[in-house]
Amino acid sequence: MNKLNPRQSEAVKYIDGPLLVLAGAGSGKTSVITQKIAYLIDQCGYQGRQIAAVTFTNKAAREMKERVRSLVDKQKCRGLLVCTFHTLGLNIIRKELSTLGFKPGFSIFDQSDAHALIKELLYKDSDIDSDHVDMLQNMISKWKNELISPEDAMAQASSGGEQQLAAVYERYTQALKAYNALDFDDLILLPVQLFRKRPDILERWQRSLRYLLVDEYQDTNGAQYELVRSLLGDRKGLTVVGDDDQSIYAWRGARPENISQLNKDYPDLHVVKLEQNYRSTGCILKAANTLIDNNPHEFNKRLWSDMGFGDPIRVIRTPNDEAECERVATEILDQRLRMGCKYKDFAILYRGNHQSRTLELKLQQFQVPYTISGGTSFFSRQEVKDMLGYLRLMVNPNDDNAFLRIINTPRRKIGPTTLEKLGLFAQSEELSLFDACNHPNLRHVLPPDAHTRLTEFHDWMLVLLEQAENDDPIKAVEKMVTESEYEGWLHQNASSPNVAERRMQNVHALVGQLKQTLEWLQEDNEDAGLQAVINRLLLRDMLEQQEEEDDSDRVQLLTVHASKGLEYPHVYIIGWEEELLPHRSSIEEGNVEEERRLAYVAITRAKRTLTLTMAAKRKQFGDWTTCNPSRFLEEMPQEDLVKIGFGGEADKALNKARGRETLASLKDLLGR
DNA sequence: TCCTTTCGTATTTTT
DNA sequence: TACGAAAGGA
Repeated sequence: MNKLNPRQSEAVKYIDGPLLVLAGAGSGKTSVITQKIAYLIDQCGYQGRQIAAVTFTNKAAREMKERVRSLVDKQKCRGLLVCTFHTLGLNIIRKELSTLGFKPGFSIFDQSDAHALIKELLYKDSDIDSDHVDMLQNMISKWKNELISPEDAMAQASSGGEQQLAAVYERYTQALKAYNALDFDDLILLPVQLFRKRPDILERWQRSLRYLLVDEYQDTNGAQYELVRSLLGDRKGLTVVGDDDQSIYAWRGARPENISQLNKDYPDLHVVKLEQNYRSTGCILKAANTLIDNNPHEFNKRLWSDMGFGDPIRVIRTPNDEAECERVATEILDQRLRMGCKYKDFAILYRGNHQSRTLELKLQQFQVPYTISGGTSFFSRQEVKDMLGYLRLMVNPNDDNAFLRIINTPRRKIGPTTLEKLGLFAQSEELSLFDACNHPNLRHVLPPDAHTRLTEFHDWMLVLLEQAENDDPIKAVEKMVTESEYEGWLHQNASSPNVAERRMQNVHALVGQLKQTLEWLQEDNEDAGLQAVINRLLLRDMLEQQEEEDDSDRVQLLTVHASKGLEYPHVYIIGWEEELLPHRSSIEEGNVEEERRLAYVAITRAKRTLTLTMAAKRKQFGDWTTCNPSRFLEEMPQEDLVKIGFGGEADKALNKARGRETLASLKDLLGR
């Protein structure tokens, strides 16, 4: 506690009412949350089980849990909930399952599952163009995030087209229910709906949770806001931490105005600002402050640090995008030697994923080791999805989606015709596809060999299912992997043995994760059935992929969005151009403010040096386009920018210096 | 069932 | 331009 500055400790000790902590970038907000949990337990007589701290990412939750553990006696932590919004929702749903009308084994659909489902719904009776799946999926998600039911959506629809969209939403909801499945948004939505309908249940939860802490509050959406509000009731036990300047997910339904909404909802709200930054040099903070001042603000914040002013910010312009990436690569090589630091001290940030391609090319060319985060995640890999399909079916035989995914993977000679007949039969008998396989009348609608294949599959799965429930679930999973002969199928199908090898490793990694998570949950004395573990995995709650065995001294490549919450000694941000950093579509939508926040987040990742680059020309969709410098460059303090490649003073000085250098080396040569 | 060709589309993606 | 998805052909 004595390590905290006065503002921080005020935030920790204030418990007389709802508290909003406006925590600027790098101001030690995680410390505040973890210390506050410790304070509540050690000094205020709260029990661990009465406190919930909610974050957005599993990573943040894990880090927080870790730090609380180092602060508070293990016994006292018991029942302490430090988790993501979605895990909190899942916990509530699990305990109120029967009231919600779900059967015990339910599945969680991820985005691609939901996507496939919507696509199918459109395909079946498509008045709507099927390439609008993405748009519709977005829409459904937004509806759910704003607590708009299918009926509401229907009522709000002002045109025939909108009515059709609402109708799909309706059918999507029904389909999920039929599969006994939930999507990510449901994990928040259903608890909220339940609490609205059943005050008695809400009261029970309110009694058990007495203090709530919410991280990254600017990223909450309508449903999450409502969940927090209803859990809190009219009590005082709330601390939220957020930074309106770091709201960069509005396009995904986040409502940064939830921060100012707090003032209205809780008149006795107390506000604490954390403005001391422990990360960056004064120069970097000045630039960040000046830039973000161009946005309107409800709460004014001014970051400062006592780490010295530091180096000026360099802005480099190159003739084209290739040269830009090349320059970054060589700059890093140079800077690394001159400053004697490691590759991993560098990060290169960019607005769009596509920008990483040229970058990778150049880094390879100059032999700069790098890692790129983002791209296809572990969970979107085919083999992982397949395995999760099996696992989902093991805990929820009603999950038709999972059934369809894996019924013919590996090949079991069960094709579309068979499945169609099975589907019709299942529909008429009101059974899941899996249960339909076992129905005595099924053989009347199918040719004998198709029928045998289905029953064989069904019986095999049933054995596994029972073993998972009554015996050792891990053993059942391992048995499933070997008996499905998935590995053989991978080798048969893969373009090269290496690919198959790698995929199989992912399968083993998944099973390993399963094991680990199971042990973890058992340690924490939580419900440790296969179902619980798989749900965790479906919520992406697993340890990072093993940290690349080699010490991984590599330059980090990532999008600005992905960089939020991270920090690096030396940061390069590429593509400071109009239409790219304020992105074109954002300009068109008139939402430059969020882009400015994006730039703000990017800048505040840097601890010591910051380099911004842009290209004068860029090869785009086949032909060259001329690029103008980003307006954000002009919005920063010009006196702290060293502009290179703009034909200005700095260039002349540089040329002069370069001239002197060549002259000196010439003399040196001649002298010899 | 797999491979080829063609077509359309290019912002960000915590769970 | 370059990639992924979808459709068409062997």
